[in-house]
Amino acid sequence: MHSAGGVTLGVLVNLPMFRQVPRAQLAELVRGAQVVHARRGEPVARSGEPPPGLMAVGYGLVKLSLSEGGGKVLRLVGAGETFGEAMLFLEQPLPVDATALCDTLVVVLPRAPLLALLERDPRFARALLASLCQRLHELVADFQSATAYGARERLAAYLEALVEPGARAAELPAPKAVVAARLGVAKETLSRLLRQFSAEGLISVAGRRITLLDRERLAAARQGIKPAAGCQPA
Amino acid sequence: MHSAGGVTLGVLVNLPMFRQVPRAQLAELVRGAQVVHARRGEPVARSGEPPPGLMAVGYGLVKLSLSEGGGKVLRLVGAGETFGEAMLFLEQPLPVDATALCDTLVVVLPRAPLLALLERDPRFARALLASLCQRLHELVADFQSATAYGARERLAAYLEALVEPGARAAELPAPKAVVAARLGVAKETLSRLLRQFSAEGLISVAGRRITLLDRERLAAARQGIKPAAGCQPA
DNA sequence: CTGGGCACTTGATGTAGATCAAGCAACGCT
DNA sequence: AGCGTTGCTTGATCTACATCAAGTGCCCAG
Repeated sequence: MHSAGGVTLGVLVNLPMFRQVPRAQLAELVRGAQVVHARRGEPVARSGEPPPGLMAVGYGLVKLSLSEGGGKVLRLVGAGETFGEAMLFLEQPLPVDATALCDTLVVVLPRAPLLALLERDPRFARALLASLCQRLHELVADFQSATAYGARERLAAYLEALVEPGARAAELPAPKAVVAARLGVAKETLSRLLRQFSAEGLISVAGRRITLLDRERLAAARQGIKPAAGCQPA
Repeated sequence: MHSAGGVTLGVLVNLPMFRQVPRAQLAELVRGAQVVHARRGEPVARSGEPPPGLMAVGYGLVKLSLSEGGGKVLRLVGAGETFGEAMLFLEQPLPVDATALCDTLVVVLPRAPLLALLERDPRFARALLASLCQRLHELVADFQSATAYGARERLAAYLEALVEPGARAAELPAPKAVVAARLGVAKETLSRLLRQFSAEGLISVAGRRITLLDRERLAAARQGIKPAAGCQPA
């Protein structure tokens, strides 16, 4: 019941990317797949190495961070998500480090069978394309926040997105230091900003649990007019 | 000889993306294509609008910049290059402004026929995938420079990449203010840095013409140890 | 219970680079 | 010629954030 293959298949069928792929083809992929287990803090893949393939997270949480660049976190990859798509087509070494933030299971799908599937199934191709575009778009958005807004605005936006609309509270997905790196600020700065938001009555903080007290004003803080680089008045 | 269709076809056949696509299919694309001409400073596509399709630059130069975010330039797209690939699969409005930096001709390929081609030709799918990956990788690299290094290092890297290995000099592709935005610094900062490099004998500047005087030391400047955010000594 | 590591906070200080403010040169216009 | 624009430079100032340096509370191992 719990053969390694069974686990792998279980992970794959939950990926939107493979939704439309016939079972038989999936079985083919499973054959070549590799299951990797990493404990908290252990590397899943290291920047500079040759890319192992497409990675799908079964459970746990993986941090994708720039090795240089002060460990800036590009993305946190949770269960049911994938990373490393870009590496299927680029010969270059990985540009990021992938580290497990807690006990994590990752399925590694090598290139060859995926490329073959790509030839055969245009729907898979479309799904992959869509996924890549999504990634690209997110990165551009990140770039936007990073350059257009200050730390305060970025945090406000992050918190607003973090707690589901309709909910009042949510947990940070990772230790504050990691969240700080995700936001592109020093952990001290994050600490101070959270405190500030608390003091202003926008949120309340208890450990990793954040409760929104005033969504209205938080949204306002997200907007905060911050004249950034080259802000030429049109 | 110079029908609009002929021009379009001429542009398309030069794109690596369509290299492997049979002539008949290309003709199909040409039918739906639209040719857009923009003078210097005119917008080719504006952020927030619905994406018009895949854009291919016939001649000229297009600036892709973040509308908010102080006009940070993400990419300069020259003749024979494309942009807007991501918009084929995302329903969202454009995240960037596209502006002509000089007299520019752009071919706009609407979504529908491209998606159809995608179904039919897996090689085109691969080419598109590869192009997207390339973009993604470039963005990550940009992110890296932006967070890991200071303005000085970024400029040094830019200049090194600008002049072909083997050549001694090159022209900036755009006015200095635009280059500054590309590097993510204020134009004043760029000016000062160029002056500084000149003073140090690394380069010489004459208008837009840059001559490398000492590649060795320029490479050193690119490395410049710059302890950035969260630079935890391993 | 005790000591040593996290994860986080808090304060003081430093700095890269943005912003503000002139000013200059070259290049079309009319 | 006269004049506005555009592109670039240079200097003075300001500030958001990083960095450095101590703490504090807490959990786990001995």
